[in-house]
Amino acid sequence: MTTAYSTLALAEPLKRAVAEMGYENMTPIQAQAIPVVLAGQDVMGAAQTGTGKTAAFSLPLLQRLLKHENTSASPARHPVRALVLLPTRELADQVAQQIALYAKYTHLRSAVVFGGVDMKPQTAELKKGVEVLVATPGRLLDHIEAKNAVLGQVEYVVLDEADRMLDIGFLPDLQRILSHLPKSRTTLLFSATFSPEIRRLAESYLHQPVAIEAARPNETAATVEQLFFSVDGDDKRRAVRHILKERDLRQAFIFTNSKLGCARLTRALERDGLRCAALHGDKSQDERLKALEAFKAGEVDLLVCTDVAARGLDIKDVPAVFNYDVPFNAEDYVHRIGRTGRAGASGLAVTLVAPGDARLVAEVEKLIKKKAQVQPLALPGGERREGREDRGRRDFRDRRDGRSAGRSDASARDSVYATRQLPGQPPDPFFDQPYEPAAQGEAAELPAWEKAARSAPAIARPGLLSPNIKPRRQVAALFKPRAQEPGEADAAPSQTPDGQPG
DNA sequence: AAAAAAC
Repeated sequence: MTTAYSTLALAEPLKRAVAEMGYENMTPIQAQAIPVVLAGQDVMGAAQTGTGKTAAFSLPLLQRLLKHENTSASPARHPVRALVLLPTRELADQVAQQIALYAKYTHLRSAVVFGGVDMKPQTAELKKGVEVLVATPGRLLDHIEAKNAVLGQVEYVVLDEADRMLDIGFLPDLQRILSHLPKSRTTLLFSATFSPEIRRLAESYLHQPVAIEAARPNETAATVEQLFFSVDGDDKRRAVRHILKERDLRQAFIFTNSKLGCARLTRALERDGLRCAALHGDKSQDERLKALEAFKAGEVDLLVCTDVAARGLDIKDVPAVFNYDVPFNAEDYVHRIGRTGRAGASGLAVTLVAPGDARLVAEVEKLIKKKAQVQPLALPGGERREGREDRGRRDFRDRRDGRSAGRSDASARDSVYATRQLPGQPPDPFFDQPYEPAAQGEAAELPAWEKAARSAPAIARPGLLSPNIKPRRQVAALFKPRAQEPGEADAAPSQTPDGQPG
């Protein structure tokens, strides 16, 4: 397969823009998708951002817009002919900037609309007329209702991060938008992950799609080292600091499962003296933008964020991603760790597994078809003297838990460390079950996702509608301690935290 | 168990 851009039948202005950006050879997703889109076919593509996905659809799309004049009689001189939809504002901004660069030497206009910012400038852009419109769903609907955007002549729709666009939260908005578009159109759909349900739903929006798999769906990059540490909830922050130091990490994304958790962790890490910024959906758009810019500029080292930042954000050289919380959706694990190890670079993904998280880890394993080696993490300073801040925190916990504050006997924390450091604990039958991956039996001949797609019942939300619960014994077996290595005596495998319920 | 996307 030829992979040089020069072999493509692209118009001169597009070739010029590509050359100017220093691109010579196509990435796998580009080599596969560009000819298909040029031929006007629908596409269902499995790919992450950072693999050149945006160029893979925008270059051929711009080419088609250049070569095939819109012949329908329209009063608008610049009707919207291509619509690109994304699930977050930052992503819309990022993709729009890229498309603007590719279209730089053409007469085609592009614009981006998303919420959280003033509508007026967007309205002005739309009134001038744009051929390519990049948008998030909510704000686009606003513009449709205000008659700022007329979508009756859209020829191409791109659903990027399609798994999210088609999930239960977005689907109604998406359906409303699609109802404003012509039935005959080309639809391109991309995502790094596809559940069988989303896959089926996606196919219902496509006409004889060509499947493009530059990467296996739901697969994590081979260049990302994935580590799982079992850590007590109270130790998570120290664990992050420890790993940052031990691995000499310059920068990292730190994902939390909630906005509140994100805000709190940010403040706590700042108190620890680390430079960080928070990015979550309760921040103003201005703050979100500033957080991202500060991280890109290296003014902060840690971007503490919710899953708003999980998908598609293309930031160069992020050396590590921490899952401070194990994500609720296994798909989000794949997206989150896709922020590191991009474009062939090496990356590190660290997931902190708290006592109650075994089932979530099992879901991740099933999706990525890899076994998580959950290891205990030996934190230094278990016997260190309690500082003033620790004392304050312990007092707080004591009050919260109904103990009288200020007691100075060996705290629950210290006894946890003591438990860890006792070698030769008797084996715990509960934790010593051999682990067997759930999907192993059917993984052999067909790719598991394909098999699952064929056999799964046509139910939108299996988690809600079917019992999807594994025997506790099997899941907990993930915590089987790793074999102790020589010289590791003080990092003995963690057993249950000393009678803590979990 | 939550997040995201419009005011």
